[in-house]
Amino acid sequence: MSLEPKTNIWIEKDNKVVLSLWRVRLLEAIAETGSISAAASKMGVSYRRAWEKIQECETRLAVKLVDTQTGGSGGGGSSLTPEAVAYVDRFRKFAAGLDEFVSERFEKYFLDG
Amino acid sequence: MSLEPKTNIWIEKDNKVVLSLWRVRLLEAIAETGSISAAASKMGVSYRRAWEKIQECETRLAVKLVDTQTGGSGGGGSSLTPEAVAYVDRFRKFAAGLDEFVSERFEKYFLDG
DNA sequence: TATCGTTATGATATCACAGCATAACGGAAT
DNA sequence: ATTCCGTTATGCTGTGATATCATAACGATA
Repeated sequence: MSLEPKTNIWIEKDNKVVLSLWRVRLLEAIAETGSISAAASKMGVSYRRAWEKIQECETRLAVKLVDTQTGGSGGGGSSLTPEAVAYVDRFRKFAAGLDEFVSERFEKYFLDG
Repeated sequence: MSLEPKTNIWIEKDNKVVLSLWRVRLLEAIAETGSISAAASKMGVSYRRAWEKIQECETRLAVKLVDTQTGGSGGGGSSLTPEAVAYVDRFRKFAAGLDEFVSERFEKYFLDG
């Protein structure tokens, strides 16, 4: 069979996504790699898509999340604003334990009894 | 602000959805109304879409979920198989408490501190 | 001043999905 | 017997979202 439980969690404002697991992972990847470009390839999406999603989050939250710099030695780069770091941190705490919650219940109701 | 937490939960097999909150609600609507057509309009989607989703679930689970009858006094109708009833029941238990879990954590990390 | 990788967008192609249309079915009413 | 009606079942087509491609601007370094 190989059934497996899946779950997702996100936050909306005016019925539009402002933060999600995927978007938070993207922000974390930007923090790690120091560039939107590297973060995008790490996430397996085009730069275009990554950039658009960041714009969406910033517009909808009305908060600047990513500081960007064009040109320079490495061609430029990006980093998270303190506000973004705070959002990522809070979202991670918010989402912590969800997978365990779901897989526990899955075992209980789909594997055992 | 009016930020609000959202969540979803579903079950996959070979990376394809076999059951989800939406699909289970659709099955429940079929059980209540006695027809795919009425269930579809109750769910706010076209009959086409509802029918396709049911086919998907049946194919991927390799289980007949809906007994259908064409023609007759009321034009026909549909009802859930015992297997479908069992799946709906287990999924409901599986998903129970998720909303509370999420909204509780949301309050804790996004509203309070 | 030439180079190079990154940011920032426009333009175009592709694809899942929604909406529309239609055939088959069969109990009930005429 | 025949017409009627609402439902099942499925093909066809338009459309909006998304993915892919292309290109300009930028500026520290060599």
